[in-house]
Amino acid sequence: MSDVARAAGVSPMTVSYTYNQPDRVSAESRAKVQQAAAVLGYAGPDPSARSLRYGATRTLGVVLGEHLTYAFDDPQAVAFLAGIAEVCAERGCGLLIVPTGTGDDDRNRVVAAAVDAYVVWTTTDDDPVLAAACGTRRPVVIHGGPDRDGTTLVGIDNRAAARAAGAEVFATARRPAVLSFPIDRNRHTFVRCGVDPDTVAYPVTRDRLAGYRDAARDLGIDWSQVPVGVCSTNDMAEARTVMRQLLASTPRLDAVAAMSDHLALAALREAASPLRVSGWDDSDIAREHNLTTVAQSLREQGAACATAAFGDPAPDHRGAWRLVRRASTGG
Amino acid sequence: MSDVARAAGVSPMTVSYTYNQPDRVSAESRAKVQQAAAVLGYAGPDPSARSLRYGATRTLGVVLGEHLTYAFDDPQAVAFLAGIAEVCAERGCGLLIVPTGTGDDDRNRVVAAAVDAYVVWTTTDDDPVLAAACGTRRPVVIHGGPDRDGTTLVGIDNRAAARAAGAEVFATARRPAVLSFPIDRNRHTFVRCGVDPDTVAYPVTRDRLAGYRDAARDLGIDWSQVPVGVCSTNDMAEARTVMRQLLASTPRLDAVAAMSDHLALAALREAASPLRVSGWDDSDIAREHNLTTVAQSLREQGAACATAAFGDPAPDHRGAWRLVRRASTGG
DNA sequence: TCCTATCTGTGTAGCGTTACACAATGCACC
DNA sequence: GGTGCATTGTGTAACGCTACACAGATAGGA
Repeated sequence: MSDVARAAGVSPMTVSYTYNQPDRVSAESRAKVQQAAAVLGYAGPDPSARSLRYGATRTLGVVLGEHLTYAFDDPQAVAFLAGIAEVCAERGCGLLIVPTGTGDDDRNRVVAAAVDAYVVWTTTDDDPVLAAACGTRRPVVIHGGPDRDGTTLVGIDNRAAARAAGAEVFATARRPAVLSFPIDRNRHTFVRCGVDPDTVAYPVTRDRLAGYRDAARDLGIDWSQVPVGVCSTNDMAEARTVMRQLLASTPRLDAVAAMSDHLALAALREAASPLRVSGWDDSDIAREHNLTTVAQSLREQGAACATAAFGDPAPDHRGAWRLVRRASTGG
Repeated sequence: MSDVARAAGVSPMTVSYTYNQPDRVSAESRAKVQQAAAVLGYAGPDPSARSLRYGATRTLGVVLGEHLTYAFDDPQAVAFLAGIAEVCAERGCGLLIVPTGTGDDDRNRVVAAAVDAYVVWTTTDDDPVLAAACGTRRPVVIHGGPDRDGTTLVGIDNRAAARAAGAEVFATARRPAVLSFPIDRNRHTFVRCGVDPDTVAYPVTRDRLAGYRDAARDLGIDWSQVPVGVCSTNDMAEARTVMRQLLASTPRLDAVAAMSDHLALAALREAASPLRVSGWDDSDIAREHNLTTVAQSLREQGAACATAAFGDPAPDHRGAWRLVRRASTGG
């Protein structure tokens, strides 16, 4: 910058003002500075220096969970990210995706990223990355929990929504089952009866499972007899395998509460006999295949997270879900 | 940091070394520093200051085109982004999405973003954002062109691929048509015959259109009689509308070369009589509906772009496509 | 005993920028 | 001609960090 100032025959401050408060300098000086900058190939103030001086980076950090791969393969995570991106675009702020899931370095990366605040996508209570984000003394907004001091929570009331969906799908069922997202950080795939929600590491999954259990109990169904098929990702191919295991262990399965529309469709496709099915998210898939589902907008929730991270009041999304009844639960 | 140094009774340099080269300081000093940092709530070196000093940000910038919304709604753009993210994760670098599409400010944002290099997602030749990115003197890698001095290109040979797809889908056709992505920056939706590829602003779309024209000519079809339906986004709902317009203007339409599987499926759904259809990308949709399609991996291309942006040699993707023949073209 | 090598801690200087206070100028007004 | 005000340019100081060169201490070898 000082080179430009010298070449233009003005002081560095004049150059700085030329870029930041053009009205502060005369048209003459401005022209001189612009010409000198063009000649020297100076593209404008250095971003790092500027944010050092300014004390803020005008950038929002996003942590997408243990493995970036899972996040980008999950349309819901993408929708969430889109919502964040929208808010960032409105405000002219950058959106920095912090790469995690590659090892012990994750924490350092979270600490060393040049961001003003963090939005954390659904993760486990004990995720070290989460601890690192909170430890940086930057504002942290967590989607779907867990609850921590100094962080803001955004998300729907998954337990209530799951209870409503469960009531619908289990209503006439004699052999109900659940198709679930992972319950531990290793993303084990398995089928087991009566999984205790309290042992689930992911808050969102925990709440949904608790909600399904509530619904089962409301209907007098013995939860300890309800098989839960756990999938490692929100992926149809794997879900069908898990569904086959469910069918093998529970021959006359007649209802499946699934934690996503993808999983629900996988269940339908594997089912031989008629099956009541509910999904989650009200995606295109649900509409196309007439799935009963819990409608929510991850995009709006992403936007709310971003807004909250910027320190502005965000709408409360706890009640922002709706049970959409369709043919997959009889109507 | 100097506060921590004072509290720990050491020099600032010792604190710095504690974080950056822990082996450089004695275990004793390290412990003192860590304790002082914990007490004072110091989370580690400030990222902005560090990158100012270091001269690099260890962050890759991504420009996704005019409107972020379009990008996140397009699964192919998301796959591309996922590929970039993967490479960033491997290298421990951040991935900064620069928000554009909000007005004149776009250029400033691109210039003012704290990144070491840029990857630009398919855009028009004359996109001012592209010019801004190139003007920052940072390495720029462009997906799908256009060609500019000092930038690297990554992408398949769209023209050759379109020619192959066109040869397949137009083979027995008497009334062929094309379903295209936008051809101008305003993303106008319309139907017109014999669109001249040279007038198309998006290089990828231009090449594909030219390839379809090549194929038509090879088969002795008069290009000026071939209607092209232009959709503003990669969205099925709108594509069906455009397809209806095509059918209205060309009653006995019997072949559609579409620039994506979504568009191809939209064409199939609207068609009353048998229709030869080809798509693009070999997505789940194509597999499910047995669509002939041009297979390519946007994810790999994203990874290649990121690798190239970091200054490393990236594989040549020009030939990384394959025509997948399925039932939608009779075989 | 002296010389060298290793280990650990410290000071300096500068990365590129901008907030702030101040100086110089011109102009209008009484 | 002096006063007040707006306009425009400049210097200083700091934002927080680390590469580098150096200093003191300790140990080992000749």
